[in-house]
Amino acid sequence: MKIATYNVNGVNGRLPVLLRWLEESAPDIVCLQELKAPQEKFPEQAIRDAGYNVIWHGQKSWNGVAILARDREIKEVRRALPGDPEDEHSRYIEAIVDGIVVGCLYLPNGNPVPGPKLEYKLRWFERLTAHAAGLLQSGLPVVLTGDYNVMPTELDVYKPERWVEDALFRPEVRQAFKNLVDQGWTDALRKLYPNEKIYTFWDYFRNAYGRDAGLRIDHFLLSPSLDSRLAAAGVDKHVRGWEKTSDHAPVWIELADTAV
DNA sequence: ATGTCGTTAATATAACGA
Repeated sequence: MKIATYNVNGVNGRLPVLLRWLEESAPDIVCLQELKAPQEKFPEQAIRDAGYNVIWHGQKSWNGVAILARDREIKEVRRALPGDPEDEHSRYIEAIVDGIVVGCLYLPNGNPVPGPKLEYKLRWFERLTAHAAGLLQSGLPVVLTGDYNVMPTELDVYKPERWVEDALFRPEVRQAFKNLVDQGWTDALRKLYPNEKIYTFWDYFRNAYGRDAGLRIDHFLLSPSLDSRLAAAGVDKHVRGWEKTSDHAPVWIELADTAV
């Protein structure tokens, strides 16, 4: 089974690119982030016509997350992280698909720093970490995937020294990611490629893609039972080179039916 | 500091967030 995550940066403006990629890569389950569309403006029919069931949590202008599944039922579990009823951002949606708990997340960016946006990011991280602990304790197979807006290590940044003060790479943010992973999650891409330069995002500025000035900020965290089924993983980097493309590339994993 | 997008206010550009 192939599971993918893709920050589309505007689901309606990106629809031709999204449909082209869905047809080309044919993932079974897809997590989308940055829909940038209100609930009623999500292109549901186009997604269904492409062969996918879908649930989504929209928001006008910003954020927004969705889970797609081909030939599989999507049983929604929740559409927000617990822990802050005041939080109006559409950044998390969770469902059970094929017996797997799929958490689709769009972690706050946190810039500029210092300031309230970094504080919100760190609070959101704490809520995610608390929720993730419960998911691990459930013993169910769980994948937590999406745009984490964190480069976990220097290997994940084209020029680390330039990013030390940025909210995507500040020490406390990297530590928050490490605290989460250290609960017992597997960073799927890094497990299969421990020493490779892997990027999932290239800024629109300064020909970043052409220079391969990228960042690895979209991640797959796997619970132990899924870790044992991890067969392959990758980034559909070429999609970042298409016309009218997102600043992120799709990332995917392949799970075997049983432990590998 | 700069650069470029998508979105939304409004119907032309400029803001905001990333």
